[in-house]
Amino acid sequence: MKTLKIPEATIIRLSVYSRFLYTADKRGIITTSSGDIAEGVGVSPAQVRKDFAYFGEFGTRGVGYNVKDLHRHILKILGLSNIWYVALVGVGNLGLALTSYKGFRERGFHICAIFDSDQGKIGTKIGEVAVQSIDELEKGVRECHAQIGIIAVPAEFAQQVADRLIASGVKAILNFAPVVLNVPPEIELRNVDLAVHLEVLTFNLGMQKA
Amino acid sequence: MKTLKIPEATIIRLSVYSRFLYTADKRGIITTSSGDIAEGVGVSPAQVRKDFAYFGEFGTRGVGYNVKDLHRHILKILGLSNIWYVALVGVGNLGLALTSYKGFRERGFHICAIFDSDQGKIGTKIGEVAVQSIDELEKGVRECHAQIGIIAVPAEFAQQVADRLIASGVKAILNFAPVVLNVPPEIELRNVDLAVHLEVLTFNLGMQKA
DNA sequence: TAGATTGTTAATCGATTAACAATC
DNA sequence: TAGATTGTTAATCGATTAACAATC
Repeated sequence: MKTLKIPEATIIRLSVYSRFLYTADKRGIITTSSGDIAEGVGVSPAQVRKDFAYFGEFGTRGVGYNVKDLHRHILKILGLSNIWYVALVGVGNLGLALTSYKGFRERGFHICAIFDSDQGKIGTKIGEVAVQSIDELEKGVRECHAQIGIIAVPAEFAQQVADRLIASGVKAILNFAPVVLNVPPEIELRNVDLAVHLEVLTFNLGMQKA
Repeated sequence: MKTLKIPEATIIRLSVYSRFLYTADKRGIITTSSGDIAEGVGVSPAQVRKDFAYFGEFGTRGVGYNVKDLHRHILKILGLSNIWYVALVGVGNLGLALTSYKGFRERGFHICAIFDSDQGKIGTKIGEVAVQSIDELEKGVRECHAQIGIIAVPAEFAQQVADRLIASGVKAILNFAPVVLNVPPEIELRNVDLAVHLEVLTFNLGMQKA
């Protein structure tokens, strides 16, 4: 089986290209080139072509790429031509922010279950989804067939929430708690730590002075 | 001038190590090793030592590292021994989530000015800081000497907010809007796109099946 | 001293860039 | 045909890993 490994950096850039193409398409642009895309997103044209080359040939030599076609191809590659069901655990400010984040719905991510431990929140509706007790996590996740779990609870509860999500059939986890989670290798895990980004900024600011 | 370039991956890992050390210190652990740290955060011991080596010698051969000392060194490297003043623009759910994010305050990030365009929000207090009209952005940013700006406004306003932050003296920007911002090269810019993370997950889930 | 663990060098691995033949 | 731009190969660059001498 031919499975040449794709750099994660390539996947992240594909995601960025897809937003560029979405915008270009909305503006009525029919054809684009690796040069256009490169300029629009701040990478080199060679990089753009190389990234596409991992997945096939989407352009026409001498002409460029059809915006709509290329966009469709990339969405397919990223798995965004399916609907993905997502379970959200934790309805603090961050959890709330995620429920109202338009980018998710637009790209086929459907939050189908929401859990919290706060009695005051249980039963309230967020959008169309009622907040369930965290005691019902397993049941709720199974009922809506969530493949993805988002952890937005305090650090000290994150590991047990992860364990329970996995036990309930979730295959991928997006973790916002600042802890290193232990998950089986077949589970996809990504960590988002908001403070890390600020720290990279301050490191670089420090460098400038030096 | 000896300025060997530090990989950004190294900075991100330093940030992760620092949290490990913070926890170890709170637990009363005095001494640690590259092996301990590596296990705790999921990298190789060689990687840990290499990362430190960019900045100096912090350990004792045959013994390991003093937890408190090492932690202090890393905070210093990351620029976290200063207080950083931060201006937040946009008080939607995400902006709110950021104001209440404990990790920021703990690590020396002090949100000193908050702006929004919604009349209903202007004047209300979030924590100790009153929301100001976005019309007063320049004045407000200057008054509190914010070095860092956080953009949490809709994509279509992000560029102009960036321009105004920079004009007001901000040196670094953390951008949550899903657009490519144009900023002068001396301005530090990091983009956080929440949807990208989910897309990397779904790409990898797709790969598993294939 | 013997055991442990650092700091550092060299080897490996992987990703980016440059160049160009293919071709519309 | 001449000009443009892709897809791909080879060269470069950079980051990670492995190995080991230094040394507590």
